[in-house]
Order: sequence, then structure tokens, then C-alpha cells
Amino acid sequence: MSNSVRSLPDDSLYRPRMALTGDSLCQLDRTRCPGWDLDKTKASMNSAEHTSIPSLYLSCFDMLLTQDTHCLAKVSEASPTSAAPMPLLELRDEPEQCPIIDSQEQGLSPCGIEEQEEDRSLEQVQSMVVGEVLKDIETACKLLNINPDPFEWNSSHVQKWLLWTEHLYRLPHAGKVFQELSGKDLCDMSEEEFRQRSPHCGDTLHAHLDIWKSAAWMKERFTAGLWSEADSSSSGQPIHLWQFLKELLLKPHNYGRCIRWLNKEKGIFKIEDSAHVARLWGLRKNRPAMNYDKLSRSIRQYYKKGIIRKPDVSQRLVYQFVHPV
DNA sequence: CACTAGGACAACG
DNA sequence: CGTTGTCCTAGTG
Repeated sequence: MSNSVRSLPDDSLYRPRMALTGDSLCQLDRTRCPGWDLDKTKASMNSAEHTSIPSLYLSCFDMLLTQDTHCLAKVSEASPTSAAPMPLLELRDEPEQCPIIDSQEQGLSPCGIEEQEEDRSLEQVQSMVVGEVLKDIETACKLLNINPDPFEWNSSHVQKWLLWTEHLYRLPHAGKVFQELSGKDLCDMSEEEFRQRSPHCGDTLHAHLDIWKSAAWMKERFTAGLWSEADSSSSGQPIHLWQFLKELLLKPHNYGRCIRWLNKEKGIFKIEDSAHVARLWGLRKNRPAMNYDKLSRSIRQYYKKGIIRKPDVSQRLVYQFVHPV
């Protein structure tokens, strides 16, 4: 079908970003049952109109996602805001990443004044829909004791999620064909690969996974927004080391193997691969001779400036931002 | 051996 | 001028 996930231009980015597909949204539609009442969702997956796309949701998500990090704030506050800008389908601060959602439904007619009221109610619907999805996912995570981000799952988490999704939507059990797969493996699989493994419900499972991935993505963007002062790409100033480190930390799917949070709330992070981080820093600053010795010296300069310190329990290669948020 | 701490000074915008 | 890069000595596990 035409609304499936596009292949990504940068294959180092497994995450489908805006990858809410038509299928996903059909699932989404059907997920709108109160709580986890299984009876109310029964047999909803068998119908022939399976591939119809609720275009309202499509444009909802387009608009919502382009409003960056404010979306979740709006979800929680549910406050009416001024009319939203027209969707740009761009991620303003990540120009190297391409949006990958179809958007034929929108932009065909310019937004007139008389349509602004409509926009406002649309916004409220968006917020409600996304809020509910996020709530549902959160509930499922608590129930299953798994991470909301599928990328972080190990194979047993994958099995838990499969069992739960199959149960919720009365799908035939397909866990066996997804055995030994990590969350990353699962995220890397295309819809076609899902169907190959499970002809009956591969597409459904893929669509559900899409929703989870998108939710995790939005959550990440939201957190990124809280750290926006660390985003060097918006200012012309030369980047500081602490900003650079935060940038790496904000992209765990890219750099999680060389630097990662130990405690994001407290700003505690660990450099897992000192040589790699130093090389990245050298690349950014055009300093080919950069190494961890020099990089760590610069970090130590931050001690008296109150930007970075060693955590209370000092550990090798572990540092802490003094002002996490 | 790799990491930590910090002094000293040069280089750079 | 402040920040960082470079080099260094000394100390730690």
C-alpha cells in the first residue's frame, strides 16, 4: 500500500521517525477503547476495510509531530493555544533527517481565516488521540515491565510485547517466529519481513510496533526540547564541549554505544568508549589530534565553572551535568 | 595501563 | 577575553 514506511535515506537511523503508517493508524483507531477492556476490542481486526486510512488521524499526526516538543506539553495541559502554523513536515533542528510520512491529505488548500476555528478543534483532537495512545503504552509498559522504547528491548521483552499484543487483538500466536530477536532487530524489520515471518498478522504487528516506535520517538523529542539550550545547530556560536556531549546523549540510537545516560534526570552520564567520543569531538572541531586525554582535560575545566562535575560516588568515565534541566 | 586531577601556556575565535 | 588544545607531572586502582 502507498502509505507504508519509506526506506530511510540514512541507514544508520533505524528509527522510522514519522512512520505512522496507514496501517498503524487503523490500529490506532481500533485501539481507542477505554482502558484495556479486551471484550470491547474483540474481532475488530478481521474486517475487510482493514486498509482504509482515517485521514483525520493522518493529518492530526502530521501537524502534531511538526509542532515539535510542545506536543506533549499540550497533551498534559490540554490548554487551548493559538492557531498552529501550517505543517512543514520538517524537523527544524535535524535537517539531515528526512520526514517520511505521506501527506497528500494536506496542503492542498491554503489555510483561510475561516478555517482557523477548525484547526483549533483539530488540535484538541490531535492532543487527545496522542495522549490516549501514550497513556495506553505507558500502562502496557507497567503491566509488562518493559521499556516504552522498542529499541531497548531484549528478546524476552519482545516476546512479552508480542504475547500482549496478540492477546489484546485476538491474533494467532506468532511468538515463535520472532524468537531470539532483540528490539533493535524487530525495529529494523520492514513490514514485508514481518509478513514473511507471520503471513496472518505480520502487518498488524508491524503497525503496532510503528505506533510504539513513534511514541518513543516523540518522547525523545520532548526530552530533547528540555535540553534545547544544548542544541548547537540553532546558534552560530562555536560549539562547546558540554553542548556536544549533550547532543550525543540526545541521540542514543546513534551514539548510545559510546556515551549514554546512567541517570538522565540527574544528568549523570558515562563515556563508554572514550576513544570514540574523542574522535567524534575531534571531527566536530576539526582537531585530528584530539584524544581522550585532552578531551577529559577540557571536561575538568568545567569543574570550577560549575558546568560538569564528578558524581557523588566517583566512577571512571562517569560525569554529571551540574544543571541537568 | 587507562583514567584522574590540575598547572602551565599556546592557539583561536 | 574566555574557551579550548596541548603538554606535563603526579596520583589512583
